Amino acid sequence: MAVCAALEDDEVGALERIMTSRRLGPNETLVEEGQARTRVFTLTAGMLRLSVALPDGRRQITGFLMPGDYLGLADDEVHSASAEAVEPSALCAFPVRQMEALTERFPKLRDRLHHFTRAALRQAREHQLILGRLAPVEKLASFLVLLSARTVEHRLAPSPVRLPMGRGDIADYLGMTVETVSRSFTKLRNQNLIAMPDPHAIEIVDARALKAVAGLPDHGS
Amino acid sequence: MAVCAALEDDEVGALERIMTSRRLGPNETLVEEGQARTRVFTLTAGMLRLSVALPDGRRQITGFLMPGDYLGLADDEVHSASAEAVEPSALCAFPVRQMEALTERFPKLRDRLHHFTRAALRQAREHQLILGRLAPVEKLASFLVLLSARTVEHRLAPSPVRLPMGRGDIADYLGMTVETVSRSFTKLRNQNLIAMPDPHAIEIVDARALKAVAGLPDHGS
DNA sequence: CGCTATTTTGAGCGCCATCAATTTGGGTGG
DNA sequence: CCACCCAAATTGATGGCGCTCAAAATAGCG
Repeated sequence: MAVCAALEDDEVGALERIMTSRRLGPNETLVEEGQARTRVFTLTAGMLRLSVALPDGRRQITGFLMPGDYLGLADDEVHSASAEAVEPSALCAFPVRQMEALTERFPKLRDRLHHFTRAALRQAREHQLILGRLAPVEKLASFLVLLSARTVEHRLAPSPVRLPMGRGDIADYLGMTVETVSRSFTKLRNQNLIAMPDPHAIEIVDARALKAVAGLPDHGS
Repeated sequence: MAVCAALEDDEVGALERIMTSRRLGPNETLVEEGQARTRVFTLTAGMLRLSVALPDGRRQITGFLMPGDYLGLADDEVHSASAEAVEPSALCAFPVRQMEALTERFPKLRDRLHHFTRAALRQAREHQLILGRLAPVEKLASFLVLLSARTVEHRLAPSPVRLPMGRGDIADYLGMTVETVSRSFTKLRNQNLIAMPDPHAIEIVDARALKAVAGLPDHGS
């Protein structure tokens, strides 16, 4: 039972029965903003980006999903964000109808969903702080610190931190331009806070100093 | 039963029994970031601001609460944001312990809470877009449009839109400075999109044009 | 009616977005 | 395996916009 993570005890069987799996290639779209929400998903491998867009094409990435994360926590009838694969990904799909039925039978399942929704809301609020009040280098430092923290939470190889997403994605996540993202990377590297074997791998050289630059209050540990 | 809004049918009685009420003066603090979460609240009158702060004093306001809104949707054990009164306010308080007990007995109550949490998450994501990708005038226009929409949702007098919060609060909500907020107000006024009888009352003169400036995709109506 | 806090307006500068060029990397076919 | 090609990332130069500092005007309040 490694294929679909984040499930537990008795409801596993019931879930397995209604579950289908899905694979996505790089940059493939899973759901589009505004589409009817017919299924919910759990990511089992890879990484997704959630984004909302303006009519003129500007885009804000609201979050990245890592294995074990749920998709569609925020939504009722329609998807409020688009979801695309950053890299080759795999996920489990559950029809919302049947999911709701299971949710009735297994209160624990519902509790867990609610719990994840609250966690997502807290994460979104922290992101608001980053977007609204941090300077570019601070934003990037926060991003690396938080991503690194999530990497260990998800029991993935901690160092170097993998950055599957491109600079454009990071820019749209942090509310800046690609050029500024790149320049901020260079600054952190020149201060020897990080090392960059290649653009998609970051070694955190001085974690304490990086957190200091990030300026975020550390939530635990 | 007008004192505590947003409640329904059979659980009203049970809720009333565990409920206590509380009043706040302007700028009075209700909960502080990091405090243990012992009670949940519903706002019945006035307005609250939710905020998170950086060690160096910078502040991001994550949202404003209007009558009928819940406080503490995002939190488990501790409050992840501070809550202060913008203007004189009144609210109902429920001990979390007893609230959880009621939540067991009345699934509908739990559903409604979960529903509000999802709505808050969607709102936070829209706020992320505003913070990350809009220019100052666009931010302010969005703010006015959304506030106006919420004012009618909450069945309050629609025009002029009341702005109980000061310019500093708006700045910390939109991720800009007081000066830029003020200049943006002036720009909107000079283009005759709004009128400002006084700093805390805005008349939307040209709603369509204001929405165009806001640049947000309209979610319905 | 005078005081203080808030808001608005003003001047100047620094930083980030923009535009542009260069370098690097990844992927494909020879 | 290497050469080539295109996309992605970095670096460079410039200008505009929003932040900072400062002053004036307005509002709110006793």
